[in-house]
Amino acid sequence: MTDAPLKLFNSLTRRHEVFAPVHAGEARVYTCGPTVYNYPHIGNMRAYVFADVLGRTLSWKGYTLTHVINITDVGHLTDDADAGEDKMEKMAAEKAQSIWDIAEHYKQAYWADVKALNIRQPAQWTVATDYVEQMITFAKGIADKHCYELESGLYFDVSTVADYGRLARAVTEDGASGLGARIESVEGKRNAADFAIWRKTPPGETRQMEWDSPWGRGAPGWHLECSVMSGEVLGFPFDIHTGGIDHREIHHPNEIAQNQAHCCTNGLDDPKNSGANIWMHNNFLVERSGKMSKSSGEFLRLQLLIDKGYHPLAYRLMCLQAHYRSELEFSWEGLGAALTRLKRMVMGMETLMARLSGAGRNPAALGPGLRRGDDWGKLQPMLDKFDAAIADDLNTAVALTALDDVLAAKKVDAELKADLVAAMDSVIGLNLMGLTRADLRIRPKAATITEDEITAALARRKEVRAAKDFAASDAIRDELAAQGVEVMDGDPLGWEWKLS
RNA sequence: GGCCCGAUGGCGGAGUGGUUACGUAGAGGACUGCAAAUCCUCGCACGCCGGUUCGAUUCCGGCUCGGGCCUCCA
Repeated sequence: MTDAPLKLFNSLTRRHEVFAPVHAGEARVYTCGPTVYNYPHIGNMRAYVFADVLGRTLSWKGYTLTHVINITDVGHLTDDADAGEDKMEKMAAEKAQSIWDIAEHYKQAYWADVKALNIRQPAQWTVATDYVEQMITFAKGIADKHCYELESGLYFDVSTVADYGRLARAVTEDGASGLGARIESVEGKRNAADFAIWRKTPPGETRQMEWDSPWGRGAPGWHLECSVMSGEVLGFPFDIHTGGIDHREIHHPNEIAQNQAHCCTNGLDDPKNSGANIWMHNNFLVERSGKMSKSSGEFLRLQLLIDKGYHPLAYRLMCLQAHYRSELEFSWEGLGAALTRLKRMVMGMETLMARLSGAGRNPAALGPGLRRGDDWGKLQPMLDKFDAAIADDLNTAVALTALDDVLAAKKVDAELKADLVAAMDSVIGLNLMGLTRADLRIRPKAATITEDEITAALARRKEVRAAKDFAASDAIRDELAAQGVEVMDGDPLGWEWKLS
């Protein structure tokens, strides 16, 4: 029934693997989080929707989940050659604020998006600046065998670990790693792909964020942060490491190299140990113009979608209609399609809940616990379909059709239906038990008319309609339409914002 | 230059060696004073050329086109 084995695509092996936890009954997951130097765009958020569905699926499958998402507040370099200006420092300078204020502001903005998208809170948010001591300890542990010091900092020698870059599949014809081939080489680097473990503050400069270390005053390298935080909180090896597909090429190979060095140095594990058994990567949200980019200045924020009148969960649904490993094309038309679908789903659920209340049942008492009854025979195939889909590398697109099947099922006990929808939604996360269609009616920022004015206009229209003065009635309706309000007489909701 | 993906109806997007999900848009019907909303019904697609096969959208090869990565990036 809900016993389809959970298969996940492992980027490391490029195959589907049946999930086998390191610790029986548990699932430990680490997700590469944002660098909080700017607002997240909706493409960024796709990664967390994906990680959220993964976590919800592990819970659905009965595993006790420990999910960690990191917040990188140290910042990274802004340009090539490992020697540029720090992103966070740069933004602080532009906004004339303390770098710590910047980090806090954008962290809160990110968390607001997380909440709006109904992404569950992880067991822990790890903040990079809280782990600098541990990073230094980690670096000390691998420094002798795997690192070397240059003017600009401590570097990791990628030739000291086995199979460097295997995650990226970037080996060139002559057998060498193709990674880093285009990096403008830092003087003294042994391999093109060598990367900074510790970045020294250039002589004569002072950064707002810097710490003392055996390699001078400076800041930890980005890759180091994730190795340390994941290992520190979840322990090596843990089950699943997730991130955007871009990380598959550089960040995660480097993390793996550090993890191997760390585990080997401490004699804890095999040199092949990657830190995590399964590495999963979500593909990008793209626009016709290509990948969403922050550097181009203007980018799509979740708040922009809301300002235009789209409920944020419509974006979540849009993401879930596609597979996480496929590129997803963003368009306003597509978002509108998702919003319409969400409205219909919510309405179906609202109708169902109303029926339960009418029968003297308490909808609030309904949980994910499934019941059995005479109608179960009709619903069970839908549950089977749902479970098989979600267990098949998180095929949310097909799982959603099973959810739709349940909502559309005829002549089936309402309570049973509601329970099943709730159970499925515990994975899908559209908050179908709580949302109403009125919640989805978000006032576009550009709207000039107020809700009170709409109410007044509708009341006037009701009067003239009662008097069968349809000319006056239609005039009011046209006026409202001109202001983006669509009147719906035969619908309990009454009216809706018409999104262009 | 190197590495790697993708090409499915108007749009988005699953999946499959043989009847091509689903959503949305569109068409028809019910309902409505007329609409809208809702409900019912219905069209509409597997880039090109070869190969394997009884049979390919699905497997293999080539081609064309598009995209990503090799620099921070979800």
